[in-house]
Amino acid sequence: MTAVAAVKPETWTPRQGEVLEAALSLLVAGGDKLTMNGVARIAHCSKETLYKWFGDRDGLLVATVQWQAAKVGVPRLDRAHLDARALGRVVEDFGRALLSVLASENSVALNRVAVSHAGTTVPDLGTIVLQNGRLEMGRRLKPVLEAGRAVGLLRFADSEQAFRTFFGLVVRDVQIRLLLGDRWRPSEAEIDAEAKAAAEQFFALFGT
Amino acid sequence: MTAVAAVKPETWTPRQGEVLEAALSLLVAGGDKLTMNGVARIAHCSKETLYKWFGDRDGLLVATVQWQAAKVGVPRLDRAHLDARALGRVVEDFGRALLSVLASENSVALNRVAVSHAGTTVPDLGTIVLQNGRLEMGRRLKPVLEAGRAVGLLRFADSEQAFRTFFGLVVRDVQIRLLLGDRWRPSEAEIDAEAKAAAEQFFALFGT
DNA sequence: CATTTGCCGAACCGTACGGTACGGTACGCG
DNA sequence: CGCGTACCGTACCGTACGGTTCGGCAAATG
Repeated sequence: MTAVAAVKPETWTPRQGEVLEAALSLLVAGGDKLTMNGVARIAHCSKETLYKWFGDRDGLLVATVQWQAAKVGVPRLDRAHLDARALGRVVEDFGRALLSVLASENSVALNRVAVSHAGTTVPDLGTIVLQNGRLEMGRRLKPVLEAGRAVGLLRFADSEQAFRTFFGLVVRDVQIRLLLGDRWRPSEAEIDAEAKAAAEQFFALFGT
Repeated sequence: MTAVAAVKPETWTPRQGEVLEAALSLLVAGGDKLTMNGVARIAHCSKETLYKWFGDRDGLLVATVQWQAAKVGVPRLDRAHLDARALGRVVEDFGRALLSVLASENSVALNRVAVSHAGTTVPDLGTIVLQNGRLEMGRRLKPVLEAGRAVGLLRFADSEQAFRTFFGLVVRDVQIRLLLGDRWRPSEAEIDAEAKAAAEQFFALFGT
């Protein structure tokens, strides 16, 4: 197993948070808009301060990505009494939260810059996003699936494979289309419907 | 419906093909490696020629993307006698081909640059890749699914939704992980197994 | 008050890269 | 042969941006 890049807590002051928020807004406005001059301008700080705080442009990028990653709340997974109804709710809620995050502007912008970065040298951001995104999701849901299996509500051989299938059922083509700039965003209602359908299909495949 | 960006046939001479191949190799080597100087150097041509043929850097990028897109062969879909066995084979083969393409180095590099491009102004490459990738796949498979429904082998309300679910079952997290630079590539055997599993699950959900 | 610290704003530097210009060569054609 | 065309190789230009430096200011510190 590759050494899990420990996600630095890296706590920032409120003022630094403002700067990171400014960087994030530039990232959302357009990946190529995030220049040191640009951030300094809209954050009303000097470039010297940026370099003092974040080292270099990559450092600022990494900090921005972690700043946003720290904001996404992963759904609370209550492992108390697991009956079929409770498990269904948890899985469905999880899918809904996942879809909501992936379809958000911030997430799309973040994943865009991470994908771009992964295509170059310095394979940094891709790993970070992968750890805080897809892999973290797996770490959260898999215990629930295994608990469901333990009480006989689910049947599968490998929880990793089961989770990957659930991921596919939920995300389908949404993320790649958004990353490629398809002008289309799922509405709240659509996200809800898709999460419901995905949960239903998941139980059709793995339920007992 | 958005005007379907007509994919220009845009036929190139063999020499121009060599240049595009060189550009493609640079793209695979690293998205930021594709510079006009770089292409001119390894393609043994002058920058003046590049600008004459392709206009500017974006033109070269677009031509390279279309050049690669034109090379991916979509699986032949034989709509003759549709019994359950034949339909199963077609769907499974389609999934296998889709996974193979998405996991290939060229496709990953191409989607990376398209995603990067989609994050900027000039939303060009993203649209092209979307049209030749995800959307073209749907256009190919949906008639088959509908034929399967017509003869009573499949049951679904909307072929677009059915295809999107199939897409999710096949691709799962493979594409996003590769785009984010996860060091992991599915082997031939894994692709085969995943395609088989996806087809099986698809029929479990939509078969009669 | 003097000094240090932290930050702002702006000027500045070096470089990489997109784009252009120019000299040189090979080849087809009247 | 003379001319045009197409191309190569290279030098060159302009600019944008990452990164550094510096003067100034305000607040904390002693």
